[in-house]
Amino acid sequence: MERYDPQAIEAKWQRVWADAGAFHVSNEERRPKSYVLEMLPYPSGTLHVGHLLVYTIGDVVTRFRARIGMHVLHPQGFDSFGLPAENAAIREGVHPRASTERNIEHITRSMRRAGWAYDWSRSLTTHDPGYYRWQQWQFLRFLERGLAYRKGAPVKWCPNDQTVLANEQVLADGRCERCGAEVEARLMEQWFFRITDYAQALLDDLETVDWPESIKARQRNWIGRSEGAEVLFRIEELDEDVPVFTTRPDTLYGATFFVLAPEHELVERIDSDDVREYVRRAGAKKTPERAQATEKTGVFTGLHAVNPVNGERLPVYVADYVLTDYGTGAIMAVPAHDQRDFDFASAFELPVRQVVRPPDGDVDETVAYVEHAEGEVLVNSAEFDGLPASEGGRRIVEKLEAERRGAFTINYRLRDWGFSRQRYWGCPIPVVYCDACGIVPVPDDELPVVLPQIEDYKPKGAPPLAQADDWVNVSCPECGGPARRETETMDTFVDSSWYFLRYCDAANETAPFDRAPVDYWSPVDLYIGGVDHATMHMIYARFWVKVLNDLDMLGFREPFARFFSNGWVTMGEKKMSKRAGNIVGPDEFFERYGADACRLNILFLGPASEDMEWTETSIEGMARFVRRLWRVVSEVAERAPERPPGEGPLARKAHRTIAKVSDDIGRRFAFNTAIAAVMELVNELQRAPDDPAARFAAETAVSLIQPYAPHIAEELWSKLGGERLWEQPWPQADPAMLAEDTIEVVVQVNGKVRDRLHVHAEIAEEELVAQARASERVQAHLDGGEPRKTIIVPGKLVNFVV
RNA sequence: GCCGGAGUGGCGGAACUGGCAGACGCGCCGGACUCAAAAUCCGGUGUCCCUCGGGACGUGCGGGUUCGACCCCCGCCUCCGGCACCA
Repeated sequence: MERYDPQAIEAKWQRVWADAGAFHVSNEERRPKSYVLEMLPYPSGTLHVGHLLVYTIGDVVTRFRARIGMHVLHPQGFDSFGLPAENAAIREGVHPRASTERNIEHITRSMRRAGWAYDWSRSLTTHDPGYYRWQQWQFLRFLERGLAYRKGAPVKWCPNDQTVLANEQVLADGRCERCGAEVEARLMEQWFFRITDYAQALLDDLETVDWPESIKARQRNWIGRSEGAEVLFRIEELDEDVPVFTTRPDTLYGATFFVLAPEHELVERIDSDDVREYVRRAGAKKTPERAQATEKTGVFTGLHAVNPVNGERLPVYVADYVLTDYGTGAIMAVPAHDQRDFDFASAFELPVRQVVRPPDGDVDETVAYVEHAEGEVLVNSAEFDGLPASEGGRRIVEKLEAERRGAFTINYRLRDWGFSRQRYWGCPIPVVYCDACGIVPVPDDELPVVLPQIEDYKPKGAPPLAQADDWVNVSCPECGGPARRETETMDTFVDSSWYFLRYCDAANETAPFDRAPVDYWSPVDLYIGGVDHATMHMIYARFWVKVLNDLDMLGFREPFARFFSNGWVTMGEKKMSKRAGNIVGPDEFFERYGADACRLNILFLGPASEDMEWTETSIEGMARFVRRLWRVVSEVAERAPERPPGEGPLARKAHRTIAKVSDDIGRRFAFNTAIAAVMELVNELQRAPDDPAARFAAETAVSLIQPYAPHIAEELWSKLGGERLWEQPWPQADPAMLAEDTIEVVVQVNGKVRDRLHVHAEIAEEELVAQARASERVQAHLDGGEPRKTIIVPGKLVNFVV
């Protein structure tokens, strides 16, 4: 028998597939399609074990779906612009283009080495002008519609990466998603996409996609819808109506003071040294510091706000527990029913008035904070007394609405997407600034605005592109006068918001894509990637598609019909992620064990949606299985004569395995148990090499393992006399062969297993019960008595109740 | 605080729709082959008791429903993750 040589076999079949164009798909066919896509990698280093997981999942599904007759689009590309690639380049002292392109080359080699079935003819890199040209084109369409705009706003600044970040790129602990540095707040003029216009659609359409509940929940959290009312309070001394947002209009009669955020626009009109001093100190505090403050701080302004429901004059404070970027930056404070307001009232000795009481509770005359309770009713609220809180709140807002002092409203936590970056390595924003005309879009026929090659690209706070004088200075497309190009670049999440559309029509030179191929292939039927993009990429891409749909460029509202979120892969102590440096990659494992063993191992470690640890012993165990498969099947190929499989136990096992593996891959995405099922089949084959069904069992095992281990499968398939396994129809289980002719039936007494009977599958119930009762072990537990009741589950068990 | 998810052998995990708990693999123990080792193959491996027939217990904890519960219901505990001075 030939020795199993994974290196030679894998190279051989990769060549065969490439020569045959095995994974190339055309846009012309109109078979039932499937678009299988994994999140594209940042080429900031080499592949790690996490990539091995994501891309192998996609590959197994791709190869499986192709063999059940679907037309499968499975492309791959590189998210090559942006901080990860740029920071890696800076670390190595190489120009980002050079390092990025070198990494792409390396990763591409690794991907081919892994045997992943991609249609490379559709590949793209986001730093290619042929790609970002069309991104600039789309940006201009957004700009025309007012969906891209520039404004001064408080933004998140990463002092280490020297750039603005989107809210989504700031982690819960106030640190930079990329580098972990503590993020600062800055007031800057920036480019934004008006994603908040789509907040409700982004929420509603989550109902239409098949995603894990946890991912949907994260997006709902992030969008943060709350229903309530906006109410106008008049600040007498400034003669201004100030809106506040509240989710508890039922507590309006309980407002005893009023608070402005230190950054509120009216605060600078307050002529008070105390206020100015407080605002200065509050501004110096970092956001997490403000959030974790245990004591409430603030300062009285001397102003008064009039409560529109009862005309009461409430003292106005400035306090930093009120945030400028949520709601309106001003609140009515109801200390009896809001813990934070209560804390502030306690510190400043302000009155507390209960206006809602629990159904069975009293009004607390000692006035303290009152817990929210089910069924509570209004008190101390004039004509609304006695109403249930929810109805009372509604009636109060209706009254305010009639007086034009308030309205029902919905508030979202989601902020507009700040997408400009003060960095070099990104897509240039195609506008110029003209003294006479202001912001002027670059005309479509002058696209792409190519990112110039500059030597000093390191981040320094100001955009590096500003130094490229030749590039920056242009004439205004409108008036011809002197103008300057925009020197900020786009966030890399813009690049990844539409790449999956470009794959459908990757060679298009006259548009981002044509509608027909995009509508044929899309939406993505199965999208695979990590949870870490749940509130960044996955929200932006949904927004982008909705806008393009509104622009009539495509015919669907959601980019990813189904999402599979893969787990984290760790190796030893280290987390395999873009943040961990110097890790051992799959390349080395491919060399030692072959790609097939690696692909099998990563999916056998556990459910692909769960975190897992890659260990040396696990891959060695899998290498053992692969060698055994080779040996057992090779022996069958050499010795076992071709003959009909018959109906013996091995043939039946093979059919059951077909059913199991098809269901595990096709429906359950239970990749680990499908492998276990093939292992069982191989074990049985090994024990019965002379069974008439040996050849059939060997063929079946090879055919079923092909999506996971395509190289050894092709090689063994050809040893068994077949060819082009990747094109062979997926095996079909014969329903008649799924049932055993003799089955094991469990006999229980009072639900406890007392015996097992081997009986013919078609045994009559009476006969089965008789046999069960006759069992000595059962007799012993029946104590000679008659069963009170007998439960029969056909084909499974008999239970006597005594 | 709100939201989402998970708790099963020494380990990773399986049990899909309420019907044999622990598939498959790792590790470990014993054996075969070998001068020896590796590789490979065979057998064993939840815990406790045992007269070796078997018996009792066992899926985070406490209850419940059911002939029967890892699975459904109620109440807890622990862990992981998201959001959060969000009005």
